[in-house]
Amino acid sequence: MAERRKAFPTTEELRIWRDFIETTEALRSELASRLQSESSLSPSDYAVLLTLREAEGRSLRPSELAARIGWQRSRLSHQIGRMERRGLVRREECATDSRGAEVVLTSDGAEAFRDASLPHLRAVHELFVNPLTPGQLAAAEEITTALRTGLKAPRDT
Amino acid sequence: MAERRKAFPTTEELRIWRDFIETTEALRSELASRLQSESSLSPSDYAVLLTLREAEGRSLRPSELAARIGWQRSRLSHQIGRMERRGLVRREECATDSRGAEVVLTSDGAEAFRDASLPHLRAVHELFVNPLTPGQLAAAEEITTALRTGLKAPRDT
DNA sequence: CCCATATGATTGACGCGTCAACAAAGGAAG
DNA sequence: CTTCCTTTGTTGACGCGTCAATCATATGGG
Repeated sequence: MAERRKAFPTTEELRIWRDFIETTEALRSELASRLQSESSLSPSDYAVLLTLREAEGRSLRPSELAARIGWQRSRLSHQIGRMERRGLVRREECATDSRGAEVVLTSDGAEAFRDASLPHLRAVHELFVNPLTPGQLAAAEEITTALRTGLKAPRDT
Repeated sequence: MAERRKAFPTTEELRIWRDFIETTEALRSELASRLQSESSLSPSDYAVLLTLREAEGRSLRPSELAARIGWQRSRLSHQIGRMERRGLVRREECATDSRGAEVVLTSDGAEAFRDASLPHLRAVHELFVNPLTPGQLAAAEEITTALRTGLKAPRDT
């Protein structure tokens, strides 16, 4: 007689799930709020600036930028629009492909990133690294891996 | 000589952090997407319906509802507005306090919740409970607790 | 060369969340 | 009763994200 696969969480598992998701959510939100108040950047702004800063010539094609951050092009386009209005970034035409564009980091953008960087790292340390024991940190890594695997498999059952 | 407290994450810790936050984010987003496609409800809709369903008389004052879910009143107000337009919920005047209102679950709302419930639980099981070993699940709970403690303390150091 | 289609990028509509401002009513103190 | 403060709830503006539609340019097949 084959073992029947369980399909639903128990009450206990459900409680753990809710606590887990609410806590990570609160963590994200606290990080975002600190980043915002310390440097007027959103996490999305930060991700874009970070990626551009590490790119050849401090500029990238939108598609490439989106791919590196793991966003859809549409999301990036909106984001760049907002950042351009604030002068963090500039759009230029692409020489080799007339459809294309080039997103360039401005000096204001680079400066904003520099200012945000240390406070941001400090916050990560204070809110994530510090509260966890080394063992818990390692466990967090394992859990991440396991969950990612579960996400990649759009499996039935 | 007192030990100097570390202030910043190492490269390794930073990598774990990024993986962790990205994965939980992807998890949230996948859950939301399934809920949406299976029942046309957002996680926020679901939370409101769930809370109302368990409430005395299937209705609550907005403040109380917001408190139970852990939201700000403003957020709830917007949410209720959208849900009211879709007929999931109804606003009534409050008898005992003329400032106040009462949010009432409609039968459409109750039905939508019933339809969403099982698929949602199945998704939680498939994406969270199933990929983790029992030990990892327990570890997740510990980590949640530790992180929550870190969040509650707006401490220096 | 010409058409079909693929690719790069943007746009608009809409849901979601935060913040700050506000209106309206309750309640306590004089 | 009047004044002041609190509580309840809503609103508007704006950033953020997704989805579907759109447009222009590349590109490969005839």
